[in-house]
Amino acid sequence: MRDTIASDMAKNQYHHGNLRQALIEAAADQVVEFGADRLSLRAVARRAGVSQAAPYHHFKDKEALLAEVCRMGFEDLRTRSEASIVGLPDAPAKLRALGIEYVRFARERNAFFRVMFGGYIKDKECYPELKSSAECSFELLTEVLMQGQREGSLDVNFPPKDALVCWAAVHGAACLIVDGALPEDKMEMAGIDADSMIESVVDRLQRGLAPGVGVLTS
Amino acid sequence: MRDTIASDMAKNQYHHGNLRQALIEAAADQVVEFGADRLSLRAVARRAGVSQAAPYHHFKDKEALLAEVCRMGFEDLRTRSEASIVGLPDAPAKLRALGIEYVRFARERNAFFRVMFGGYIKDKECYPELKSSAECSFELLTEVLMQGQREGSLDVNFPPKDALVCWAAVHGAACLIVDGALPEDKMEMAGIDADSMIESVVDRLQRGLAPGVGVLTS
DNA sequence: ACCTGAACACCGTTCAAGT
DNA sequence: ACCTGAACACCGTTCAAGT
Repeated sequence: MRDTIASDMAKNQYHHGNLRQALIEAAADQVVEFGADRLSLRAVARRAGVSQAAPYHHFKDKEALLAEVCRMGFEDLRTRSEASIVGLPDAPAKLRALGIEYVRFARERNAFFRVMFGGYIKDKECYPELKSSAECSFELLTEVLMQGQREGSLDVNFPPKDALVCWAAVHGAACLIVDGALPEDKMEMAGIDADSMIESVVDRLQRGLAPGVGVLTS
Repeated sequence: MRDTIASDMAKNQYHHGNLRQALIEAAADQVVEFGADRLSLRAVARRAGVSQAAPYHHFKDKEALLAEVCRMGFEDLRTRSEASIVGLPDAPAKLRALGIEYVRFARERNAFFRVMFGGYIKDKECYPELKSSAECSFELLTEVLMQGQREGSLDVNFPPKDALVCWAAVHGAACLIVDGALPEDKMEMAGIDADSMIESVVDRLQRGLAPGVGVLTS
């Protein structure tokens, strides 16, 4: 009951109570539409129907607002990651699914991915909620590796370290694809597209983590 | 002789002949000092001792100037990459050296690495010289994989595709490290630092590319 | 050919003043 | 407590005008 009343109030008055959330959503819209590099706090305020100074009553500065958009991205990634592995039989299958899903996320939610990893947040320590959101996906990956260790389906020495290796491989593929850093003309000539690239990355990663191979000492 | 005269002229008159190069160097200094995200074209012009409008006689816009800084970075990367593999005996050793050097470059020349891969250049097709500089390092990597294929020291199916896999793994590690995306507190607890991380990435990569393992079909 | 000064349309951020 | 208007110190870019 009181929730309903509060909601009704919120609907009618942007300027009382829910402006903080309205600003975050306006910023997210702006980021999707124009990119984080063109995000303007004044434009966000305009979109929310308040003065240019209003956001400063809810966020320390532009970066603090962007940190919230960033957090939305990490929560979306965690949700997608969890959904991608339900029902899969073993750790190698889950590892593959997480890798494919990570790149899919980067490509589909391009703008968010850039906010999350584009260096817009200088010191994540300043935003504890962001930090814990960001760590969820990494913990999920670590758990999958631990499962592989138990099952004997993956050669895992030290789960946190091997999780970093997996993350790096897949993150690199995602970055190169979304930044347009790949030599597209050559790839086209060679018959390689982004999908076949990420398949190869995941294949090699599984191979590098497959049990039953001696340690190399090159 | 005429070269000497031209050089002397250039030294005495910023505003005739070499302003273009002076602006590129001023921009590079600015990027190293404050970061590409804070680069201001007006500040670059001030540093070069010319008016705010002067750069527009040499560069279409801010992005075109940044593209030249970017190119400097790719050329430095190529030089370092080539130097890192001279005298090494086989392809696996070269692959390792290239990987370690890539991350070293990203960390030492942090500011340049960000310009190169931070999405500052929207369409690299607009800057052909940049594009060919950027492809040199990738071609070097492809050649190493071809050598491994000939030697039988690496299991390479298709060099361009496997080169993308290697690049992705190492690039991901570099990005995560320089963006400060790693959960540093947890890493410290687990006794993992950036150096041991990149070692693991390269080890797993070599393992994924080692000959004599059956194909997984998970 | 190359450079400047002034102008336009923006920014992020602060702060006294309002309700 | 929350918001505003005005101000400050910046931007990128354009363009007529100068040499």
